Amino acid sequence: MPSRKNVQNTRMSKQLRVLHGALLDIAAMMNRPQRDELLIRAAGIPLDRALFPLLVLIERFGPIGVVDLADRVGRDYTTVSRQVAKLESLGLVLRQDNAEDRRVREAVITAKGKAMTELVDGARERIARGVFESWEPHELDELVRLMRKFADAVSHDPPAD
Amino acid sequence: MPSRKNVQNTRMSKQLRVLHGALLDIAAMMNRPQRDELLIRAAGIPLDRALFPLLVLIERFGPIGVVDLADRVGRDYTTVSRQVAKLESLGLVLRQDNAEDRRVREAVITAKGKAMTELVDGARERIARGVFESWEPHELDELVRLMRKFADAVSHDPPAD
DNA sequence: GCGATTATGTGCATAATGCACACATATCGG
DNA sequence: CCGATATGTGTGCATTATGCACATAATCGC
Repeated sequence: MPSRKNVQNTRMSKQLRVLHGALLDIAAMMNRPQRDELLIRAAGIPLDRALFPLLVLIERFGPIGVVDLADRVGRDYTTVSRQVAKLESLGLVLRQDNAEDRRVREAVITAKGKAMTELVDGARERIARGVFESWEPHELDELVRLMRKFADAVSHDPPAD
Repeated sequence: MPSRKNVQNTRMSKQLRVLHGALLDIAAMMNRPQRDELLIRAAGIPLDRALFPLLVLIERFGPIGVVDLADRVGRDYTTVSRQVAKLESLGLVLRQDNAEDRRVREAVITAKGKAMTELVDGARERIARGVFESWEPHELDELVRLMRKFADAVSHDPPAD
């Protein structure tokens, strides 16, 4: 007779695997070039590769320093520093000093950069609306609440191992 | 007096933005090299860059062809074809023909490859457990259900524009 | 105050990438 | 059935992205 705790662990393992699969599916949706992103590319602005995800993050979380950005994308910070410099040269972000730590060079989105992220945000929002408009309103409320709760928890973990 | 529909649209826009932020935070957690992934790297197997995310996807969704994989990671399929060839040369995946379509070369994980993904799966599971063990059980049930529902919906969309 | 740590940036060699092209197979439509 | 078209995979090539080694400056903690 398996102990109660083992049964619960097995059940949670299954749930985590399902959740992981869902996260991968949603990530795939976000990795696909949206139609408007294709327009950006066709306009000759080389943002499709490493630069665009950074621009999205700067819009969402800026002003943000190089090390924080690098941590988010899982890249070496020197790489990210170079990419932010490129974004600046394209006029899509500005870099400013941080008042509290004179070493930090924070990236903040420009109006031009935001116009770009809004193209893709708009496309993604249309997809999401198409999904959620057929949901019960409390279902979306609950998904948003629980996802924010999960994200808050994993964003503040210092693994104490 | 704003129409009822506009109010609802504004409310959903806010919710989608919160959900997007949560997804980005969770993606950041998944992008961070986990300790066990660091061990893999230290073992001299060059999997940290483009190869490891592919290995994870092959374990989860394999057998899977090059075009499907490329679609998921948002990369050119020729790039992914080369990377899968590398994973095969490392003994982490096998490539096999597809019975239904003789053009397709499906990648499937090997025991060696799976041992690697399990290192990182284990580390991520520990993080997730640390979060969810303090949640009410029905909250995790609901999160898993709603995320799977969302992922199912976005995975089957043909944008009919 | 001072050594250790942290944030950013540069040089360099290597790895990843997408485009052009090719071949083989599958599908479509007359 | 068969030619035209579409799709899946792979190779060559030039360009771009990347991490490591190293450097400078700022901050932290004893």
